[in-house]
Amino acid sequence: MRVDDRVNQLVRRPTISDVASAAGVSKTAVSFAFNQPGRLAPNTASRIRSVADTLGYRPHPVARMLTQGRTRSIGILTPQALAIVFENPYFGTFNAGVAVAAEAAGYALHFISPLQGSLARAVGRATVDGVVAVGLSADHPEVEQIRRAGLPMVLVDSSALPDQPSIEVDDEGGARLAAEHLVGLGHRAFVVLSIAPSERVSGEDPDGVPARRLRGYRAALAAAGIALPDEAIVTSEATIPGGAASFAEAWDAGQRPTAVLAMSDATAVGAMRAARERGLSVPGDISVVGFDDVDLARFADPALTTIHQPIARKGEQAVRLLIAILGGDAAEPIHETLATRLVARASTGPAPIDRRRAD
Amino acid sequence: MRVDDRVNQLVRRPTISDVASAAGVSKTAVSFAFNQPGRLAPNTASRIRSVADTLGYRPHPVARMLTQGRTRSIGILTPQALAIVFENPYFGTFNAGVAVAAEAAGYALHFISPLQGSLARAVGRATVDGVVAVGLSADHPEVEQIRRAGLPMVLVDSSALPDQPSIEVDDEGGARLAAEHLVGLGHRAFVVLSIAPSERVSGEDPDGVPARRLRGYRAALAAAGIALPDEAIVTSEATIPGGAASFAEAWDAGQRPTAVLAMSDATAVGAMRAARERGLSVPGDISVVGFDDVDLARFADPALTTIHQPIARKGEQAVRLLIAILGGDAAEPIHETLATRLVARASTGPAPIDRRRAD
DNA sequence: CCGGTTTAGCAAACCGGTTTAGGCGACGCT
DNA sequence: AGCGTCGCCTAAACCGGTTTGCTAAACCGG
Repeated sequence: MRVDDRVNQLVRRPTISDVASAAGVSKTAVSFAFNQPGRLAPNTASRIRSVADTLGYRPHPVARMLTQGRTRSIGILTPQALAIVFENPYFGTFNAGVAVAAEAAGYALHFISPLQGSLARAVGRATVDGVVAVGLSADHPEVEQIRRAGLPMVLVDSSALPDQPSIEVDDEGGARLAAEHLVGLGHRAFVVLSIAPSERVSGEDPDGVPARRLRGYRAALAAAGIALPDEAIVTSEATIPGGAASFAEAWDAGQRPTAVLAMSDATAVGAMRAARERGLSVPGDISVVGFDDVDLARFADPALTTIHQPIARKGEQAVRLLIAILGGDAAEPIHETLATRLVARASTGPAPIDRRRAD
Repeated sequence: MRVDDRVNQLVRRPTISDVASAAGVSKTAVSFAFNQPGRLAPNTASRIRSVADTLGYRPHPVARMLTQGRTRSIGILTPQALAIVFENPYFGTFNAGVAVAAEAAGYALHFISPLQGSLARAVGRATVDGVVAVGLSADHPEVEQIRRAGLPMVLVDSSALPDQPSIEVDDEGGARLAAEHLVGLGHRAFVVLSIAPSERVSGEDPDGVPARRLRGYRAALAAAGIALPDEAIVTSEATIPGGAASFAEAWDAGQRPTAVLAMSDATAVGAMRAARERGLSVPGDISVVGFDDVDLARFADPALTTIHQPIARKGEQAVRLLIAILGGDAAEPIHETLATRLVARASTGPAPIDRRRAD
């Protein structure tokens, strides 16, 4: 008997009923003491509080969620494994923006990623009031699942759906700026380093981020009368080694660009490294433009010319929009597109004169 | 009437009772259909399932948590704001390790950080089965709060408590290696760049990570008969600008070290930058050793000699230990200390001969 | 001393599931 | 025919809170 008591005392956390009976009041009174102290006589309230305190009582958050019908936390949904997300500086900055907005509004953060291979299962388990989905293409069935579950969702870096709120960045315009910058420096021979997540097969999503950036490159080049043959487009995952491999592949296949358009800063840095290994100087022989403007771009050597996008602000805005929707504001689906801009640093310069002949 | 119905249909998600009555069975049957289909006749089970499907029914995760008494998610607790955590590459790698172990065990991830300034409140709200606390010193009252709440917890990078499971790294040993490396290269004049989180005042925690590293430095220097005066220890936050400022402070105060012992890679890189700005060459005039071995160290120019610690593995181990505890294994509090090692790269070299005289 | 208004606190319903303890009819066996 | 067993399903209790009436006592003015 006594042993059981002790075990229970150690193992079971006190419930509201325990506090109620210990204080000689009803559960209601205890609840009031915490949530609407005004409805109790002042000394009753404080007595209940002190009893609760000595018992070590904390209202059970799950029970609370159930009755209140909300969790006060929001989910970040990514199709990649979380390990990849956390290691990636781009997501680091994005998540920082998310965190700022969430903390300001008093929401906790919950990460939803494929659980045992199934995003669907993970979504089903998630106790969140709403979701910010990152990098989800329209063909992901989860989008439909979440909508049917009635979970408010804001899409980011995804193929936009007309009736789904989203925060985007002007990828196409940014890409155009990058290409125009190089064209303006006299470059005529290009290689494009495209990116694709390693896990997904459908790199063909016509509305995905890579497709939009490619359209921008193409538009600027076409305007200058420059052709971009298929073999000048090489795809890898968005990492430094990936970029190095892509550049190597193009170069070793005999292509002789004077400029590289990279869809991410990481691939750009990888390309610079591979170029240097082949005895080329950046920007003397080859100019490189990245995309995103993560920290890496500033610290690279030479500092990387790149397209800046407001990564953290994108996260912030997405959360703000989501919270507005949760609050019942924002009746219409809202789409917002943030601007991009060129940041010229040291990795781009004039096209070498007679580069081809000197070869 | 009809309007109300429609509104409900849109707004209210179907509950288990809705499914039950639609399928003409009891709630129990519906529950069984999802959780223990074997207890139902095969065609009953599939009929219920299809009814549930057309209704768009998903078991409510919060209700489930309440009855099952567990959330299947674990919390990462940090005293810093999440924005800082996510931007920091160290945490990025750590979290990646955490994510690997959590995903493997089918646990979701929940981040707990001061909510409206109060870590206590955030902990109270958190629906998690257990917590991995990072960089919490013993004087944080939250440690006690969590223990009283009966929430299993594993401490990481914290001042170890004897009865609390923890995963540590051999900070002192690593620091000793760093100092011995420099001593072995002939250095006799040192500056130590210590680190302290900007928010916390109590940089005095005698068991905190900085204190442990300082002990290691001191031990190695003392063994070589080298004094480390107080003014040779400068503190900043663990960022590149912080390190640059620290080095500048020491140098401009007239100190003329030939070697810098930095407690983080970021401060080390900052110091290298500040040194170069003063016309010093690294490692020609000044050698620099960092700590942690984050990606930055490899990519810095010159590549940074540093103390490697298994950051991601620390996260993985912490989660594994936590999950073992949740599973009822691991009766005794467990402490684990992972090894550190020196990674010699290009930022360290022999002490300059007659450096002082040439000045 | 009475009727009306506060005030303080309670019982019970509810949130949306899971789980225990049976109930009921069909079947097999003797 | 009687009885035990099994297969299939259900009623009701439960998880730990919040919230909605409602009641009984205290208070108040006339």
